[in-house]
Amino acid sequence: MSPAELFCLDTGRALGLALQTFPRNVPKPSYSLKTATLHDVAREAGVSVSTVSRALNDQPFVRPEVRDRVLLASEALGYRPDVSARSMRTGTTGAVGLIVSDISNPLFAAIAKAADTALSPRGYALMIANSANDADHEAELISAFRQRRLDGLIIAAANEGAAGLGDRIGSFQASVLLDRDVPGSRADAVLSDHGAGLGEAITHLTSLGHRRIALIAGTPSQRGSRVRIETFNAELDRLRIPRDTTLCRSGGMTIEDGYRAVSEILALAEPPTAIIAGNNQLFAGFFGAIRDVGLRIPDDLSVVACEETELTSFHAPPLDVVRRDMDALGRTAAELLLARLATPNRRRRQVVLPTTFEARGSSAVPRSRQRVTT
Amino acid sequence: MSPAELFCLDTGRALGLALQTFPRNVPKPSYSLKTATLHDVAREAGVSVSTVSRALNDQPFVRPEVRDRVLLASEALGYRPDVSARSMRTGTTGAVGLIVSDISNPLFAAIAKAADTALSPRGYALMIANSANDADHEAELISAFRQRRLDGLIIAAANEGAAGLGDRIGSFQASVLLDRDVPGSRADAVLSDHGAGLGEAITHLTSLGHRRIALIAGTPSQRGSRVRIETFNAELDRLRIPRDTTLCRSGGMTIEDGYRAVSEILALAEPPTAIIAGNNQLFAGFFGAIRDVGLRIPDDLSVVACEETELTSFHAPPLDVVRRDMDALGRTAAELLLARLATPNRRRRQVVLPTTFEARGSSAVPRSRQRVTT
DNA sequence: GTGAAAGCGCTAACAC
DNA sequence: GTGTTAGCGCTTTCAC
Repeated sequence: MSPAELFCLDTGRALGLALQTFPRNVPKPSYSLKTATLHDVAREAGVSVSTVSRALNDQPFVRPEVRDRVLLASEALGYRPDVSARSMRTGTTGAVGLIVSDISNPLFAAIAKAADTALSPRGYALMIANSANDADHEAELISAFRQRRLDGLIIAAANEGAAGLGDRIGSFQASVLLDRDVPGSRADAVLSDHGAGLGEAITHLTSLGHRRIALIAGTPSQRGSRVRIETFNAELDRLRIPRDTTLCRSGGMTIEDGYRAVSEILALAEPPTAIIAGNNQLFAGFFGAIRDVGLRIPDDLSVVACEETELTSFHAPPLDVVRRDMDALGRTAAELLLARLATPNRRRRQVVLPTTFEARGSSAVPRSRQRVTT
Repeated sequence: MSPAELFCLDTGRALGLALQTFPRNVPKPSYSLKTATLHDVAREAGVSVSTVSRALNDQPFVRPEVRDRVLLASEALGYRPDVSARSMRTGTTGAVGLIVSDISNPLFAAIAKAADTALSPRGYALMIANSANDADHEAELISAFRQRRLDGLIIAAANEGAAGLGDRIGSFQASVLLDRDVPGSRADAVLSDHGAGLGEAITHLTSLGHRRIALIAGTPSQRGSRVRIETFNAELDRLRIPRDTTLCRSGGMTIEDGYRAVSEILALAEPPTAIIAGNNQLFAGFFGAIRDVGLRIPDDLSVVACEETELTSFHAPPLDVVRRDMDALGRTAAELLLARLATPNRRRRQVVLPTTFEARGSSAVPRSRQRVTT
């Protein structure tokens, strides 16, 4: 065992015990990986390094003839500028961070794809991290990204109200909030107009005769859930439907949370005739729960899902959904970021993207109502 | 317009026309983002920078008392080492690249998540890029990752036979092939044993009486598709079922490719009684196609999907699938990578992960057979 | 044990 | 227009 390892154990800071922001005790890379440097190109072209730098960076004041010679030499040597070295000089890394709760959630994966599609042709690379909706862990991730001097951050923050979040987000040259509203933050944001689609959904359900509608919302510390809860209550008030707090659930965002909430609600003395699932995870939980109980859609229970997924679109019948364009969300986030990087002092922008409700057969006239009308 | 921009247009190399490997003409970051440096910590602790470096990197030969003072000072100043600077010295970035065709494909998203889960606690960050299954674009992406001096590469290469691919992959300190077999490459690999699950599936179908089974495979330039085609043919031979080349389709990997292939196959004079979809994208295409034609599963057509997704597991009836653990795939890839980084000269490893067939109700005795037996 | 100093590869003053 | 040079922040000899 090497002295370094010994020491590591001595101080009790074994690898893997805590989040590392940079790997340690890793062998240096072999020298076979070396590539040509600016110096090499300069020698090859018979000019100085600064001329090479200027020529390669499309700066003025280089004779076209010299430029061509440099380009040729660079080509011949397969020169690729070292990003680390450049970063150290310019303070710019050409990398953008993306923090979401879970990249394997197809919604976030779609956003990541769209953002990358917009960023990649502009020379930016995407660094992705998963917060697991844990605000503390997220803070570490942001810090690690800061340490990597990432040019920008796109983040669907776990907890909008986390202490110091605004500052952490603001510590980047550019940052974009993904459907989040962080008090005190001056960051650009892409927001979804959750209220619009959800309002339509509630109108649809009530027009079918539903009076007991449940909402399975996620954590109110994220804008989507919060807006849904607010809209839900406001719409019920507007429609003069008495609120039943047991029918409006908020809490976690996981499949398990959805399963539990739905199970509890279905066990009520007077269960709802329609359920709105606040996101795709909660919907998956809902789906598992009603399957276990043996309820059919829409015969036994009407349902509206927020977020379109394979599940909602391919279900038979296809499910009523409040949908939004995740692709547009990711693309817009990337565009806001690029615009901010290009013009650091431009005024703050918050882009609101629409949501729409689509009725496709997963909600029907409730049983109770059928009896009354028959 | 600035001179730089003018020049850029002059040379016809406008931004966005070609893949950039690094952004240009971007304003330097504001100085408000500055953080404490090693020097600052040294001054605060009243020692030299080298001592600080040693103390912070858990190196021996630092008096415990001094070490504590350094740690305290570092803490007080909120010191975070600059990754770029460190990279320049060590040649190590603590970042790993992941190249897949499309991160929004839930299979790849799951792999990315699993890899990140394994890498992140070790201090490695994940950089993700999408190749769109375009080998040329992929080559550019690899090159861009090289330029960023990423420590390692995990790649589901678009075309196993692409010229120079092995060298490109080998240009990293560590690289892992994701279910790919690149001739001439000495890279570690995680492979799935596609043949096992598919063999079971074919046995299952034939035991039900199917004789005309179709396989919608993807591109033979990727191991998964290739092995499926080989297994398919071998199994039919073994079972003494005459091969019909029109029933074994290979080509693209997209939903559209799946749709087209299935549509063509169903239009045959003697269509198959069972179809095996080679991956989740092809399955989605299959699904759209049979929906448009109005066929029901399994009454009109038996189906086996390769890869488990929301669609296959929540379908009614749940679909027969050849499944594999994408989580294990991503995790294993990350572990192979870490092991290689830790021990550059360790012998090459190729880990084969199992696939299993699960019959769940989407295949039944074919119509023709029913008539015969009745 | 600790400090001084040399670079890693690059960009940007600053001279010429 | 082009070359020289001073660092960016860090790790690592090499003295002491």
